Amino acid sequence: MATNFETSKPIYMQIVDTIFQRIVRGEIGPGEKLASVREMAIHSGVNPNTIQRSYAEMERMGVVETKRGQGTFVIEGEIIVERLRHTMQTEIISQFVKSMEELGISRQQMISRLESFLKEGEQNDDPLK
Amino acid sequence: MATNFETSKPIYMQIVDTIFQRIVRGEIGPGEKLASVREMAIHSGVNPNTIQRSYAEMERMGVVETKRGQGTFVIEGEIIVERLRHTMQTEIISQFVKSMEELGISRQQMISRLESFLKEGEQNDDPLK
Amino acid sequence: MATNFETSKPIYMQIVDTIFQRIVRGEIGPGEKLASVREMAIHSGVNPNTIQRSYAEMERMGVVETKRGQGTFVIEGEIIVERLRHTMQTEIISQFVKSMEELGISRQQMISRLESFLKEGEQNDDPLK
Amino acid sequence: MATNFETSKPIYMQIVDTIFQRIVRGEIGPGEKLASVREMAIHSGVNPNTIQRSYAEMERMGVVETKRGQGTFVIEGEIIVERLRHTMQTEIISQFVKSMEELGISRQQMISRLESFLKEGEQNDDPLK
DNA sequence: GTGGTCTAGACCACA
DNA sequence: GTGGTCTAGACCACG
Repeated sequence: MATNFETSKPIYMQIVDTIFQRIVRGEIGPGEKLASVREMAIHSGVNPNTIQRSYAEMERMGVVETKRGQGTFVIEGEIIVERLRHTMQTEIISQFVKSMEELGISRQQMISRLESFLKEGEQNDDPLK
Repeated sequence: MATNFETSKPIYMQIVDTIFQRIVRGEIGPGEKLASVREMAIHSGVNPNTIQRSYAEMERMGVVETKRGQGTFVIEGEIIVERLRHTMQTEIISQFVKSMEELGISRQQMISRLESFLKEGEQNDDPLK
Repeated sequence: MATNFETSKPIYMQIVDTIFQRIVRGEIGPGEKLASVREMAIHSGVNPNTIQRSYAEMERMGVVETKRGQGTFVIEGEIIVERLRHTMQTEIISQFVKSMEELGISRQQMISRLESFLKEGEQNDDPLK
Repeated sequence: MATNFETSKPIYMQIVDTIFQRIVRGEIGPGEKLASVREMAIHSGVNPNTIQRSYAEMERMGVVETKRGQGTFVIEGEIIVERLRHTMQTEIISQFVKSMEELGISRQQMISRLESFLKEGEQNDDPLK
């Protein structure tokens, strides 16, 4: 179990992010129940109020719904997963492109730099530690 | 003159970023003088304390130096520009790769998704503005 | 038969309502600053966290914006007032109509009953007290 | 300073309201028997204690009476229905007027706004879609 | 001084 | 048990 929170983003949003990632990766399917606020709080080593805030945020975004007295569930329908995936992907990519452009890097260069980075990564992938 | 700050990152760090970008893009060369704190404050529509903090941060990072009574200058030597460019580029790329991996996207897919995104963007690319 | 109980309104939403009323009535104009979280908390006899929640909610609704370190301000532009007025008015009226219908009162009757009520009120309006 | 928040309406009072509505609409006549506490509890999906409290409240208000071993009955006489209708109607109307006044809307405007609202509602009766 | 986040603990209505 | 709200008190980054 890792607790390891970045210091920049609020914890409750980091939790939202990780849950969204799990939905996009298919670890939590549409219609499935999330861990209860209290369970998640213990598991994450975080105050229940913080988890509550994450859940409320996800509900506000229309990704999750709460059934009173029963728990919090991912919205039914595969569409929600596609929507999430697309939204998060686009967010990441456009942020990347914007940042690179601000450094004066052309669009062709972005791709080659990315390819170089990925190739370097392959070499010292696992062998070391 | 118009200043459109994101709400997420601290303003003083956003200012550091934009100045670093200008250095990397060659708009400010090694040895050149930055605008004074007061000028920059007025120009950015931001509190002088905030600019002061940005300058202090850049000095702490070894990118600029303050000469008493003269102002704040980018460190001499082209090496500083290369160092900055490499540092910021690597930071951006590794952040991008990490985020995409968290979505369960393979490294091959990253490149193709990026290419698609750039192609779509070409339509409203440069002709504008 | 539907049971459908309205959840009694949380304090933080009641506070949102009263602030919206003040905006609609013109007591707080576009661009003006709201009382600080702490001031409002003391003034309302409520915990600062609750006020914070009200402010966050209003920002989420796009009625208010926060400038860091400066305070919370009503969005610029008279449009926001018109939008608020229309939204709240419609809410009140439709609630009224719904309640009257639940009593089996026809739409024509609603108007005449309202007129009677207002006429009665005129007689003992101000002279008293 | 005092800030009078509306006491959020308890469920048992909301149940009282719905029963009163049914009496006013003539669905339950004077002298008729109400559902038993247990029936009503199951039917409403509410704790029997809560229903018990609603019945006690209605008895206190002189609208129903309890006959030991027989059940709970609406008081005899058409007058009770008239009394209820008037009380609830006045409550709804004065609440409406109060809310509209809080928005700074004049009494003349209230009527015209209500009429507009009712007219709009007529259109999307059936034809529209 | 400003808003934003977090913890700890409590109570509530609902199932 | 479930989520939702609220209080009390604390710390933070920002201007």
